[in-house]
Amino acid sequence: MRRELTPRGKERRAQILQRSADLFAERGYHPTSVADIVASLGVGKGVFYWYFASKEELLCEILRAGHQDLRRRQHEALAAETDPLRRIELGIRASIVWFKEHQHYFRLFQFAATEEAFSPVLLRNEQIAIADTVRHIKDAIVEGEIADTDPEVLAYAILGVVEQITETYLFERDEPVERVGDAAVRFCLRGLAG
Amino acid sequence: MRRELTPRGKERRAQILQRSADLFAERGYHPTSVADIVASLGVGKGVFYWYFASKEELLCEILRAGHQDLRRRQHEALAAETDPLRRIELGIRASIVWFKEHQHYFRLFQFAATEEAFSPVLLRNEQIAIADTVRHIKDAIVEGEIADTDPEVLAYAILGVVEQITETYLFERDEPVERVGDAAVRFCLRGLAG
DNA sequence: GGGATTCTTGACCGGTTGGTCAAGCGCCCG
DNA sequence: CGGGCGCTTGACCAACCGGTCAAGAATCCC
Repeated sequence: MRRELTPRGKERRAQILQRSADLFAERGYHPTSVADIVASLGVGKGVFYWYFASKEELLCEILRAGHQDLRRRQHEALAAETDPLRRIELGIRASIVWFKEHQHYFRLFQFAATEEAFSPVLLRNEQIAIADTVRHIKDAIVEGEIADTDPEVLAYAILGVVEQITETYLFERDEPVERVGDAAVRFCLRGLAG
Repeated sequence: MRRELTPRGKERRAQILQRSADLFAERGYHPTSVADIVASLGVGKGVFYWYFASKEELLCEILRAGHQDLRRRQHEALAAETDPLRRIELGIRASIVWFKEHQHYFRLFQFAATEEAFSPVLLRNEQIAIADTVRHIKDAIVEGEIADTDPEVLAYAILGVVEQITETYLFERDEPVERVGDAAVRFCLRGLAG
């Protein structure tokens, strides 16, 4: 494995990252072998191990990169809004839109949570997401928009609703993102209100 | 594999089922080999394939049996209650208590959702759970306890909250079941109320 | 051109996997 | 006592796994 990469090398690396994420999401991490990955790219096995130290490290990186991109999108979406409750709503909607465009990450996150080797990465991702939400909830409490309850519990509850609603209505039933967003937001804002 | 089993056979079968669930939950499905399972029981490999057609079928059966048991507990818990909203609350609390006692099933359900071979079984489990909840929500709407919203969306939202809160507060932080139940119920009942 | 560097190849390795099966054990019934 | 059946054994198998590496191609810089 190499550290410093030329522009061409970076592209290859991104290529592997992308294709692996697709294959992992489609068939699962374990059932997808390194041989499958390189075969689907039409390259030799050595290419994989030139850019990644191991299959395990690859998935960790996919998880980190995915979450980072999701978070970037959330920030973009609510940058212009100042009202805390509206910021929460925009964050929820942005997440659902992102998941629609990156469906494979959803399954991957789910799987990673079940294996010890990956749960640390995932836990860190989750804690960042929760901290973001908690900040908005605290702001909303200060402004008197919602009752003074433990913000962290509320943040986790919101996460749960968004994940479940996304899974069912966006992925299984392929409903339009906006309607899925409406459903999640409605339940969550009611749950927050006192 | 045998169909009709003697009492002694049934016991063996249950033994394998139990031990496998433990091992799967601890190390993951794929990393746990059939050899590991039989070794931990101190028996030969043939025993496994006498009672189960394959490793895959074994997990399917674990998933079905687990959900069946959870559902039985839910029914027991709310049998005496007639008020729809209270029935929902008791169902939520019973689920959390069950998951505390059967923590390994939680991880197993999570993993199974990520692999195509098992998602059908899991989807069926989920649909049964949703149907149960929907029934109570409809009753509550009829009695005017909650606003007339799509009951299915509400049911999925509740499922999401319960799963996420259970995962975080019951498993990761080991808080007392009652407090975990309180948190989940409070958010859900607010989310339902209009 | 030519040498160094970056990247690619694919045969190969030790180890593991899910699954098979001929053989044998021991309990039960006639 | 003996034969049959439910159950158990564990060596064995082909397939596959993640990972290595010596050899070579492509690219770049002098």
